[in-house]
Amino acid sequence: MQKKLISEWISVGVLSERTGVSVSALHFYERKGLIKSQRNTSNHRQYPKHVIRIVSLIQVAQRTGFSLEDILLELEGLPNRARVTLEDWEALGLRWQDELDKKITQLTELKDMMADCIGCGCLSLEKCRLLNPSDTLGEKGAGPQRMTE
Amino acid sequence: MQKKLISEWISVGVLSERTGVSVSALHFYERKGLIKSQRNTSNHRQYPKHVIRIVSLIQVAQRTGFSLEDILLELEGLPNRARVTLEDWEALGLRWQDELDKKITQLTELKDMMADCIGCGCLSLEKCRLLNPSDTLGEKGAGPQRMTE
DNA sequence: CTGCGACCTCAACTTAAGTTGAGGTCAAGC
DNA sequence: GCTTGACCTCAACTTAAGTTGAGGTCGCAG
Repeated sequence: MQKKLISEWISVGVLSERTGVSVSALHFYERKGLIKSQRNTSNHRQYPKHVIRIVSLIQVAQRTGFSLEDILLELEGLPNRARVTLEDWEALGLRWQDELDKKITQLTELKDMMADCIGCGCLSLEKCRLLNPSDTLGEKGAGPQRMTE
Repeated sequence: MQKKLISEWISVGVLSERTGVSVSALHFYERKGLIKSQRNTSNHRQYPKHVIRIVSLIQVAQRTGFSLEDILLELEGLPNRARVTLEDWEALGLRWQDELDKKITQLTELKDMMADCIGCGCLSLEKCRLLNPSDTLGEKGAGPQRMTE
């Protein structure tokens, strides 16, 4: 293995500048295990340049709605995190597109339901689909279940 | 404790049961000013029945992505919160549909960008649309932005 | 030598939307 | 008269994704 040249490494300030992510957030990502660094003799973090791409992946994933925890799992699934290949990127992209599709579908359904409901005042009725989303929308917590008035 | 005389009023437990919202959340909503109650002689909360509808409105609004703060503003805008009319409901519904439309558009754009990017590996490039969403997507604060030193 | 700027650590704070728990009251049922 | 269940208050805790601030180190320029 060839030893990497100095120019392969960048400081946290440069990483921040290149990615648009604040230094404190980068520290935070590192604490969470999303990125890794080495230290130089002054105890300053040194990142291999490919970390720019990882941070960029994180940004995109966050925008599609993934939590950092999700993203960590994705990253851990990469065969070689040091070299994110075109295939890796494609696979992630497709997974994320799926996720986006789901979200879009959910919102569209919600909107359609709202259209059904507008004007009928059914908000007060037991059978309103908006108020009894049961299986169509798997929103996390305790949704309304019953509406008798 | 519940007198027939005032069948218009319901306890917090009943409100919770009817809406599927936990008692603690209902207390919370009340602290936030989203709903209001009277107290009986035992200092128990009593809600007029129409509060069921308000709580339902809150649920739907939350599912379309509004924060409680937003919702409070909407509710304060109602001419008479004690009687949410068909017109009120229509107006809210249309506003919420707009909001949903915006969200759907944003997600769709993001997905299209991702389609453009998949396979080109441009994630590593400075000019990638995904990484520089600037004006196309107005995500709240999380997107990459230039931090000029 | 002094100052500056980039970096370091660690702890505490932030926001949203609640939840959890301790300790207390009240009315009803047995 | 005691227990039970529904309710009360208030404070502290939770999660996510960081931010902010205090206090400290390092190395280079003047």
